[in-house]
Amino acid sequence: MPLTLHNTLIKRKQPFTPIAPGRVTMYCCGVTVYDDCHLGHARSYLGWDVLRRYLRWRGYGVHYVQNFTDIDDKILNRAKAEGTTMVAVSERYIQRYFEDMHHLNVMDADEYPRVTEHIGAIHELIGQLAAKGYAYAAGGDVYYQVEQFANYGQLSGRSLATMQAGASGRDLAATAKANPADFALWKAAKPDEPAWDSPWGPGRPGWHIECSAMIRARLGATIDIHGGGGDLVFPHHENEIAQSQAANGKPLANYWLHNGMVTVNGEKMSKSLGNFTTIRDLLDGAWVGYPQPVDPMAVRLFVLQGHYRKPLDFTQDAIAASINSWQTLKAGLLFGDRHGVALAWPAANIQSPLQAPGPDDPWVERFQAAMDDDLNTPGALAVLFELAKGLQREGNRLVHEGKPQSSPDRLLEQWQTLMHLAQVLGFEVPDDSDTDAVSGDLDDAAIAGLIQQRQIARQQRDFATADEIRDQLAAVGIAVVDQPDGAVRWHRQ
RNA sequence: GGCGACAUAGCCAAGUGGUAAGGCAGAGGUCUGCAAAACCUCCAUUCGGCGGUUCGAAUCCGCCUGUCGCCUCCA
Repeated sequence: MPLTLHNTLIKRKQPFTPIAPGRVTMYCCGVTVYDDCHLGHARSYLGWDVLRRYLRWRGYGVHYVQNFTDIDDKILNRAKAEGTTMVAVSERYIQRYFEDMHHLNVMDADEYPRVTEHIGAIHELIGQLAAKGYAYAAGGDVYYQVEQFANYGQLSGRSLATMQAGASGRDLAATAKANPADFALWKAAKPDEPAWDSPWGPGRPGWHIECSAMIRARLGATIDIHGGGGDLVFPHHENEIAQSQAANGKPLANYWLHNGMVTVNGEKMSKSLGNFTTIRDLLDGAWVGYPQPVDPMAVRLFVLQGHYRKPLDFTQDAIAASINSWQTLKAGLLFGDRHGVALAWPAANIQSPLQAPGPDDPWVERFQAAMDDDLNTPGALAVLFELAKGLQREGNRLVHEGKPQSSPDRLLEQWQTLMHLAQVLGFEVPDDSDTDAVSGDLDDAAIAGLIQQRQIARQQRDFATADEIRDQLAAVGIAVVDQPDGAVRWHRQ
């Protein structure tokens, strides 16, 4: 069964076939770096991260490019407000973007082109558009003439006629545009703002031209996949298509993918509505809805438990549920580290679990069927949870009863499968997360001594003393398990 | 107003013609001196509403209701 992806261009799912067999070129619109990323950004980049990981797992070589928009009114405003420079602001938020994404285990793109590095490519593109009659200069600005582009509106499913009918509220007189739907390719310089020389006078690029120029410069005229938030379909992606296809005479992208919005109380999370929660606030415990640090993997789970094209409502309950769910998945992922030795697994398997299961493994088949269907991560996660739950249960049996039900070999197989598939979705447990036990100064002998004392107390029916010892052990992270046959087991929590 | 999505249990969520995955939460039970932990079991005769097609529909068609997104910066 082939991988199918929903293509906004045709508004339905379509089998994925790259231009060059085995290789995928992919571009996703990055952030404008004037502030910290919020959950809406996290959702988008987590989604593209999974797409990319999945393509790689499916055997494709993926070349992934994601831009930084480092010149923009908002960056300039921020710089002005802080009394600093545009470069200082954009550099800061680029750094913070990486910090946030690394916490969420989003893989780095292969390239991160910036607008300010592509002014020459932008000039070249605008020049070509002007030469072909798609662009005109007016008062130091250069505009794209949408009427010249026959397919304008194809991606977003709208026509110029209906757009003009709807654009009644705006002040059209104040612009030099020939048609209200025309958009700026180049904006004339304003006083005190960074500007670059150009054949049309000093100024800076318009909003959409950057992506067209950078895609062509880094990936070529036509790419396989172009991704972005659903709110970018119009006008941003529509305009990218108009620019690139007019200049190159070739399709810009064969597959257009768009993720759904993150909502808060049913409303889109956005800067302008002020209802956003930044990634770092959530991770740092600074979100009022859940005033404790949230494990980044729980955030990843929160995002991937919903399908990428549907709206994702951000609520306290949903985050809390994801935090709990992550505990289950985590227990499954840690199974080998916790119990591999007790099960006498070969040390090499415990240390390098990522050996690929066979393609006919039923777990893998189910996982792949879900993911092949337009990246159905909720369906794929069901497979991971069944594996994780089973392992968690067997781990508990081992701790509480001394042995599991399944054979060590079978458990090893399941653990390897879980580790393998989890990594395709980007779920990982940091190495040090299971070693922070707080068992204080007590060594095993001391613990055994205390448990012996408690047993004596219990036999004498001195339950006050027995409970006191149990509490004492619990305080340093030792759980005592009384067993039906009278024996006592203990373990570090 | 135009264009486009979505509506499944307390919450999140899959399922696109064959009789409701998975997770969280919850309930009961076993065990125990009591706990805790663990284990076992249960938890949508029903998929926003009303019609239609079909042997059969959450799944297809029509209408209605509700919610959201885009049309302005936006992941």
